[in-house]
Amino acid sequence: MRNRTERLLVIKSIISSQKISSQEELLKLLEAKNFNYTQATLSRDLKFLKVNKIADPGKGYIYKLPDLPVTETSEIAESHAAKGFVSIQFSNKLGVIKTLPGYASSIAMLIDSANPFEIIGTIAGDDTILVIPNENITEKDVINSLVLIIPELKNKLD
Amino acid sequence: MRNRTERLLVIKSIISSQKISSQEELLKLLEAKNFNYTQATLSRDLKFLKVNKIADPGKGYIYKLPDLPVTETSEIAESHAAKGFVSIQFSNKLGVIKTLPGYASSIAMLIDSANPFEIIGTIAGDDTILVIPNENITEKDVINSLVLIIPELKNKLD
DNA sequence: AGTTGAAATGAATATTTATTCAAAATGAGG
DNA sequence: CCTCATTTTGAATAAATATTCATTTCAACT
Repeated sequence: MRNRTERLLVIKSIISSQKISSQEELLKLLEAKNFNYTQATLSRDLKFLKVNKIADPGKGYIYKLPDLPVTETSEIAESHAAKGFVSIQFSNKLGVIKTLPGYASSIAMLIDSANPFEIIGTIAGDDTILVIPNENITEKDVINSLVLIIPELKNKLD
Repeated sequence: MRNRTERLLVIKSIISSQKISSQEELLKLLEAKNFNYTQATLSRDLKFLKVNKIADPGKGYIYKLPDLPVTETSEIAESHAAKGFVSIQFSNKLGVIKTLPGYASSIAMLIDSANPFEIIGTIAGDDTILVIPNENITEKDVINSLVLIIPELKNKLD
């Protein structure tokens, strides 16, 4: 029985890594990890995360994380972002991303458009982005979320 | 009371043009257009179309057509496709797209990756794509479907 | 610590959606 | 125009999910 934020993160990770076809099923997996909640709560969590159920050949229906918005998520935008990304540091719960000159606003836009719940918003200058994480979100969570948005960052970040 | 294929097309068009939040609601709209079916059938249709329900600020939940796969749907790929597209003609239920030299296979891949139910598959040469429509799909349906995949085609096609 | 307002949660329930099972409809050969 | 096989459908029901309403938890102030 831990807290909501942690639970949301675990739900995201479970859904992205395996095929889940009902809330009951997910509930049991959460129990296995010592999250004891009810279906009602799970229903609200999935709504919050904008998770959706979709037909799947084989499993009938499975849950799926929301797709990143198509417009700004092209491979081009991503590799542009990956190229311009220099580093990220944290201080006082805030993240500071350094980019190559001129890259900050496009990278920030990419992050904003993905709208991960881990990040409330960003503010970009020319080569610096301030990342404002949600409450109770750790540095690790922020980084995981960024890697989801810009997969190519994986190399630069571990 | 008309046929399944027609019904599927209407469902797609309704869902893409307005916010629907339950099958009952959609059922009524279909009735208004003289499609008299039951919720059971609708449930199967939505599964077939891979339509999914997702949280929506305001309406609670709404139905949503599946997103086009992200990888090949970048603006770049689309405008590349739009640029290379020359024309489409139909003969014996088959569509033949003419493209600029070399464009056929990338355009065909874009269509295949969107996987619209209106089109069973494509075969591409260098500057020609054979488009094999599903049964009972009209030329108009194929074209609508192509425009959904490559919005910029709208100009070239009407 | 005590108070207050907001957020999170569970139990029960309402609502919605999927499936089962039998019946029609459709289509391909004879 | 008859089979026979397949597909589509509806009615009823099962299963899954969302919401209501009351309660608890939590954080921010006294």
